[in-house]
Amino acid sequence: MKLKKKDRQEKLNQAIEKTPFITDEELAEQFQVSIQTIRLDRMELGIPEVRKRIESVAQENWDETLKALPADEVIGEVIDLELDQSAISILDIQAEHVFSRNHIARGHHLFAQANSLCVAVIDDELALTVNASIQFKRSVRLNERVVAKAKVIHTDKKRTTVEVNSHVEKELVFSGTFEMYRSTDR
Amino acid sequence: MKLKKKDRQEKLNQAIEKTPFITDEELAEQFQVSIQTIRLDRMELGIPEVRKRIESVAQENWDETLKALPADEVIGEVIDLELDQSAISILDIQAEHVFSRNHIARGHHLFAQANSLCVAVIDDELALTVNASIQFKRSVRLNERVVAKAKVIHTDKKRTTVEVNSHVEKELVFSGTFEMYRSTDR
DNA sequence: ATTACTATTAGGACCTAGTCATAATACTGG
DNA sequence: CCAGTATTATGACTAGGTCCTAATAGTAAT
Repeated sequence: MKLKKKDRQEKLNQAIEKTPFITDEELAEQFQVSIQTIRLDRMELGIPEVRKRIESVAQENWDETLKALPADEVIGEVIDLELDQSAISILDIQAEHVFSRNHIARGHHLFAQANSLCVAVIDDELALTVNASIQFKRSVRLNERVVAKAKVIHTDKKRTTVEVNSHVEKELVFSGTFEMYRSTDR
Repeated sequence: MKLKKKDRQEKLNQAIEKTPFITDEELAEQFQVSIQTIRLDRMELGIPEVRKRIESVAQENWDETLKALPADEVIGEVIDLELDQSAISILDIQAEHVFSRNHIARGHHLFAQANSLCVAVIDDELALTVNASIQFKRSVRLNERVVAKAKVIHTDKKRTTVEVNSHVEKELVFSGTFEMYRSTDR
């Protein structure tokens, strides 16, 4: 038996969510109704036409690309930066950062946030990490917001030492000391 | 003076590369030629129409979304694994791993390779990194192949210590000691 | 200047995947 | 059976094209 309107609209929503590239014609075929019915459904559900849908998927990607290209950037979002002194970044833990088994953030993301913040805080074309000593104080879970604070604690001709402490709310979750190499002398 | 055909086509290519969402009409306006000229140019350069361009940007994004999901895996490719003893993985350094300025691999990728190998080598549902002490011995460059070898050096009830040394050819590039926490006792 | 060739522009028919509006038909519950 | 909802049909119009033909403009060589 054919689906009732409500059921069909629900499935329609899911189908488009799963495959935004599908045309009304294909949907009509799939649900065994006329194209016009599909269009009425889309109207009622406020779903735009296939080209608009494709465009927004593309647009998302494009924003990502622009974000990723200066991959020279920091992992997370820098919210404060004083060159050669201190810096703060935030990283929202999302699905791609966690183990699916237990929803705990994978350590290297916290490391990446801290390490890239060290690179950013140094006023130099080329700053590389030489040594690091780090502690994971407690595990970070999905949807938590990690605030990393980097502080330059020592600098000599070629090397800079940076301390990073990352918190979720008031709780320390990660701490590390990074010894960075600078290409140019101070 | 107006651009010659060749110059125009070159600029056209760049413009579309930069903004794939632009229509022929807008391009015609931008280059002060007719729409037909733009279309001839696209034909000659083999550039598809705006909708196709948008679709391929969207398609890329869609593939990426699917790719990002199996994040539970090890960073790099495991080529040898003896549970609770040792493991080896290789990571080919590609464009997305390096700073675009100097083509040197970003530290957190080497860390991620080593750290995830530590997680993999431990025969446990849930292994988390507690502490790590690491050294970047020399910088790794684009297209180099990093071989990471992990070796369990100590185990007690709750903790396992793993040593990782990563080489490019015969040269040590990274080394670290990871203290891992296991959820289940041995 | 005339010819030869390339480059540009114009026009019309057709395409896809729609929107929007109107109207006819089908189904379903009271 | 009738009312109200759901579905389908139809036609006019849109954007952003393709494909083909044809006219016009610009340039370089004889």
